[in-house]
Amino acid sequence: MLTKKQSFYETVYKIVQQIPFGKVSTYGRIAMIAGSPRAARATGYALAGLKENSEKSIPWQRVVNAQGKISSSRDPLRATLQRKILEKEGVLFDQNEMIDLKRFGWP
DNA sequence: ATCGTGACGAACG
DNA sequence: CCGTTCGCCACGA
Repeated sequence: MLTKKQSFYETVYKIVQQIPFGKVSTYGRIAMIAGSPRAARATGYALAGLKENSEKSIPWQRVVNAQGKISSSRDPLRATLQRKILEKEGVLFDQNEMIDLKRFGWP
């Protein structure tokens, strides 16, 4: 069948689900895998509307910006939660609240 | 089709 | 080195 071309969002969700435990990825990286290297913003937008129910199936918390830092823009609470979960997964933050992508980055 | 928006990224000064 | 500006793309109205 033809190819029901799934939305860019669906592709993003699929990719995020593939991030293994204890690892993180970046918006730009996901966008590139999704087929649009320049759609980093759109990637973030795709994860912005996730409901708590979806959080259980989509590890949105494992997605950070290219600097290895958390970027939850509108909901600082989300950012705090995100960091907490990542730390629980073994992801280390430096004094600048930054993650070493060389070590925890995926792929 | 056009406009505005947004959990980004890279370039500039 | 730091803060700021511009450009990118996808989506909904």
